[in-house]
Amino acid sequence: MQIPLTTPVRCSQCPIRHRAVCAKCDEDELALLESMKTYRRFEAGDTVLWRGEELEYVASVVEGVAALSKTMEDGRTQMVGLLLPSDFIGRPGRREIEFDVTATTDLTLCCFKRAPFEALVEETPHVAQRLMELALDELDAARDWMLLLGRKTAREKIATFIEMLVRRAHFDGTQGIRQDLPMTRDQIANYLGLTLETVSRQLNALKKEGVLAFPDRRHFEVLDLAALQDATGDDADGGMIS
Amino acid sequence: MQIPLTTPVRCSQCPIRHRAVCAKCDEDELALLESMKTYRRFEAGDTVLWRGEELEYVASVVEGVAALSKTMEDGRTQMVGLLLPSDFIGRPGRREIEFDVTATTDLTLCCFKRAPFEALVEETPHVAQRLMELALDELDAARDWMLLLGRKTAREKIATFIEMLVRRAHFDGTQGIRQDLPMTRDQIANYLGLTLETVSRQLNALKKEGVLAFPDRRHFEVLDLAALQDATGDDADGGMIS
DNA sequence: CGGGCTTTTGACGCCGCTCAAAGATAGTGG
DNA sequence: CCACTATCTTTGAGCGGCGTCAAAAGCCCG
Repeated sequence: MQIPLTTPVRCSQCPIRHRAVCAKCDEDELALLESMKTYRRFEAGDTVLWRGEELEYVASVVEGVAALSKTMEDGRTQMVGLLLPSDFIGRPGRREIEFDVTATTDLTLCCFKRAPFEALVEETPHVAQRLMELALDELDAARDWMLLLGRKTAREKIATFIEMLVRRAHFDGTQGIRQDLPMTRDQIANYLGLTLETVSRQLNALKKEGVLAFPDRRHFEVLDLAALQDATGDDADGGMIS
Repeated sequence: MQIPLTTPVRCSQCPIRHRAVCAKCDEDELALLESMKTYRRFEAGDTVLWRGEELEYVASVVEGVAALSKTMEDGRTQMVGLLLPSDFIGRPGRREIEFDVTATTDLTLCCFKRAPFEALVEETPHVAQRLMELALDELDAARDWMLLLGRKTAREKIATFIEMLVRRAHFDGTQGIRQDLPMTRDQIANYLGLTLETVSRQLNALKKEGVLAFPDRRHFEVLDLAALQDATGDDADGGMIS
């Protein structure tokens, strides 16, 4: 299941150096983290952690995408978080988590043993502060997501999802650029509170309208960004006064 | 309905002393907070803060219930947080919030000016730690809520909501006890991602089945707790091994 | 080329939304 | 104390979006 450890890059050259839990650390603090860390790799589809399992490690996502999801007895599943590079897994003061963590793409984690990391958090306010910022950012994201799940139509959900991918890939405003679609239709459905059939139908509707194109199942292009943003149901200019 | 507090009580006798942002503070820290705080009262229905408004204060809920909600251009509204006594409004490092805060019942807040409070957070790790715990608890609640919004049926949503009220009122296991229903049907609908008609129909269905009773519109009794928990769709015993 | 996946497409039905109107309830002023 | 009004709630009828079920089509990798 788990692929052999790869060798950690040096923190100072880490791609998530300026955004992860270590973002505010000075040289000394970084050296401490450096000595504690190990890398772990997972393949797309692997389960990283099971709900209720005791947390041995906490970790930052270095590369790839991980999903947090909850499942009901009868199998209904809802994703409750999407972790991208620099996002953090685990929380100080809790021995376990109440959702599953799975790799949706190939995934590299920068892991710290939980106990020593928690001790470190107590002593280095820079880490604690950053951890708090990350938690609050996730809370903001969760709230946007709740609006989507509770009130948006299938079409709006899909458009919002695609637009988020575009925005997060930092391709703002660019059109016609081939982009990564890091999940299967089924995973997208579990992300958006839909069925995979509805996801497929809505994506193809946007394709038929000339808004999106799909070079293959794992990539897409935005042909008409304005139409896409229109379809999200969100305020067009993000609340700016026009 | 309770008579809201108008003049601040002493921190040492505060009803939320052991759960709010000040929970971990020692005597000295408490004295500092005591000197900074002012109370504010709102009536049911009042708006406490508008989305985008600059935050002058941060605050703890002392008494009553406040709701965080997001509204789309066409009027669709979704609650994204429910604040009960000891919950915190505002976040360090942000000048504004991106949802409305309204009082769903009469409400008493313990307010701190934002700038001095933020300075305090920097210096007193006890406050920062507690703030973090509160944020992470809210994140957990938001994730449960996302499962509800994305995957549960109307009946399950209603049952989950009522069961949550029962649990939070610390009436575990007791049946037939008159309890407060702190929101209108319309607010419940916005909480659960439903329409008010569906809320009404589902509540009356549970009444017809003898699961609930409604002495008046602002109160309810649980007549059959087992049936209620059955209807939530959640694992009956909370994941315990039986 | 064949087997196992993911995705697409179609037919159909139901849950929850919409629209509409009547029924409670509470608050207000005469 | 009783209209009168505003607000909240209930109830009904009808419809449509999305889920369900089913099957075919496309894609990947041996």
